[in-house]
Amino acid sequence: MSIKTLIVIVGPTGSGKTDLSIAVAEHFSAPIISTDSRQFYRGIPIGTAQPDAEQLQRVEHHFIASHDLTDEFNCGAYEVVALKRLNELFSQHDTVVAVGGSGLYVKALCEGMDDMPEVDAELRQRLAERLQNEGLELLAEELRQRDAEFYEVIDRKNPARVLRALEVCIATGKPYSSLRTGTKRVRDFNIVKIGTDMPRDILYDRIDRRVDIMVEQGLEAEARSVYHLREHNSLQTVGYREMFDYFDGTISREEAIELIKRNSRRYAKRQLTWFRRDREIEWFHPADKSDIIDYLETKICTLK
RNA sequence: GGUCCGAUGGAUGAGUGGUUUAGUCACCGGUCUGCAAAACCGUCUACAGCGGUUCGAAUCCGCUUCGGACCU
Repeated sequence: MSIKTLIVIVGPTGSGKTDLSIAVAEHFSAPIISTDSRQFYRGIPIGTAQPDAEQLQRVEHHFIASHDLTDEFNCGAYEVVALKRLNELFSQHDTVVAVGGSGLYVKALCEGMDDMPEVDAELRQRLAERLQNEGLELLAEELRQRDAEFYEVIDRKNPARVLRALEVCIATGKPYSSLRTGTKRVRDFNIVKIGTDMPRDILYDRIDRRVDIMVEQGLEAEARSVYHLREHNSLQTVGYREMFDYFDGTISREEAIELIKRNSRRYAKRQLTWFRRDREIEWFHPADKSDIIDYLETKICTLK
C-alpha cells in the first residue's frame, strides 16, 4: 500500500484558502475535508463563507454543512469522525486536502487530542453558575487544590480554561494534568501543511470587502432566520452575534457591519498568531498556485 | 486689521506646577488539548514649535504656526 498524504491548507480568514483548495484538490484529484469549525453547520452558508454550489460541485467536500446548528460538536468529536472519514477516503484516494482556519481542529486532526471523558451538561451548567456566584478566584483556588500542577501553568485569568480544567477534575476525580499526555499522535498518513497569507493591509481590505459582499448576498436575512437559535454555540460566531445585537436594537445596522469587519480582522490576527508558531507550515501568497503545486509535489515525493 | 477661543499619543478624551505616561477604543504582539469565528493576556510614555519663569511645566508668560468664532 502506498503511503497516503493529507495536504493541510491553513491561513487567516479571507486569505484565499477556499479557492486555493479547489485548485489543489483538482490537481491531485483529491476530495476536500473541512477543518473549519463553523462551516460544519447547516443554515449559515453566507456568514461562514462556505464554498459555493459550483465549488461544491467541482470537488467532493466533507464536513461542509454536515451538522445542525443545535448539534453539540467540538474538536474531540471532530477528531473521531474526521479520522474515520479520512480513512474511508484514503481507501480510494492517495491524497486528501484538508482546508480551514480553525487551528484547534487542525491540531485535533493532525496531532490528536488526549482522551478525556465526556463532561455532562449538568456539571458544566453548575460550574457556570458558580463562576457567576463565587467568582473566578474561588474556582481557581479549588483547581489549585485538585490539580496544583496545572494551576501553576494555566492562565488563571481565563474563565474558560479554569472551568474546563475544573470540570474534568470533578468529572474524573483525577487531576486534569494527569490526563494530558502532551504527545502528538502518530498518523498513518503523511501530512504536508501550507498556509496562505499576504500583506496585512491587503488582507484587511479583502476582509472588509468580503463582509460587504456577505451583506449584499443576504447576511442579514440569514442571521434573522437563525436568530431563534442564537444561544447555541454554533452561533457564537462573528457575523451573527453582531447581527443579533442589531436585531435587539442595541446597535445600528451600520455599526453591526463595522463590528463584523473589525471582529473578522481580529479573528484573522489570532489565526495568524496560532499558525505562525507551527514550523511545519510553508507560507504562500494564494495567487502563487504553480509555486504551491510545485512545492506540494516535491514535498510529497520526498516523504514517500 | 482687531478681539477671543483652541491646539494632548492612530482616534477619542481627562489632566491648570511636582511620585509611573489617566481612561477608553483601534492598531500591534502573544496564550491555547473538547463552547476555539470561543475565551484570555501584554505593549503602545503624547502633550503644535521656539524661547522664558521656576529647584521642577502638558499645566504659568511671550512669540510663531495652524484651526475656529466674532468685530471692523
